[in-house]
Amino acid sequence: MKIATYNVNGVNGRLAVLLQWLEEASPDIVCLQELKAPNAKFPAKAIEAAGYGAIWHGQKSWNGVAILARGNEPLLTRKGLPGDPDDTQSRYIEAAIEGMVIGCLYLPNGNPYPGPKFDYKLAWFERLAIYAAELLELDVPVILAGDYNVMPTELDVYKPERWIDDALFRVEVREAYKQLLGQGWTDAIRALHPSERIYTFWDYFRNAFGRNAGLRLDHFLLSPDVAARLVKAEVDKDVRGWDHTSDHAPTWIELSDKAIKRRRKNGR
DNA sequence: ATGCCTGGTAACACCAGA
Repeated sequence: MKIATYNVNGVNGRLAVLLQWLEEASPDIVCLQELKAPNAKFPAKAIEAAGYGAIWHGQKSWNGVAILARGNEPLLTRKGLPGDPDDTQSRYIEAAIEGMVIGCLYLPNGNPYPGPKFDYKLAWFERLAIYAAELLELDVPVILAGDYNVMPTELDVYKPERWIDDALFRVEVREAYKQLLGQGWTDAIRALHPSERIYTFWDYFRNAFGRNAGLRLDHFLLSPDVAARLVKAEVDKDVRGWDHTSDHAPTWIELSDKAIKRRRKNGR
């Protein structure tokens, strides 16, 4: 089973790119972020014609998340992250698919630092951590995939010293990510590529893609039983080089049907 | 220290992204 996350940066503006990639990569499940479209303008028919069932949580102009499933209808389990009823930004959607809980998230950017946007980012991260801990306690297979807007370590930034005071790399945000992992989640890309420089985003500015001046922002967090099934984790970097493409590249994992290795702790 | 580029919304420019 192949599961992908992709910040499309406008689902209608990039629809041709999205459909081309769906056809070539043929993922079973896709988490999309930055739809930049209200619910009524989600391109459900085109996505259905491509063979995917979908659920979405849109918003005018900004944000927006969706989950697609090939030949399947995602069963909606949640729209919006708990913990703040006044939060109107569409940044979280969740579905049950094939016995798994799939959480699709778009964590706030947080720039400029310092300021209210950075505070909102940290608060959102805290709400995510509280909810993620609840999901782990359910003891069902869970994947939290999406654009986390954080480079977890210096290995995830082309030039770390330039990003020290940026909201994507501030120590508070890296610490929040580290603490989240500490609950028992596995960062899929890093688990299979422990020392490789892997990026999922390249700025439109300054020929960033041509220079490979990238950032690793899109992550898969796997609950222990999903981590035991992880066989591959990659980035479709070539898609970033297409015309009218997103500034993020699709990132994906492949899971085996059954566990392929023991759990690190308390393995059965 | 800043803009670079891009889409969305609106409208002869701004915001937000990262």
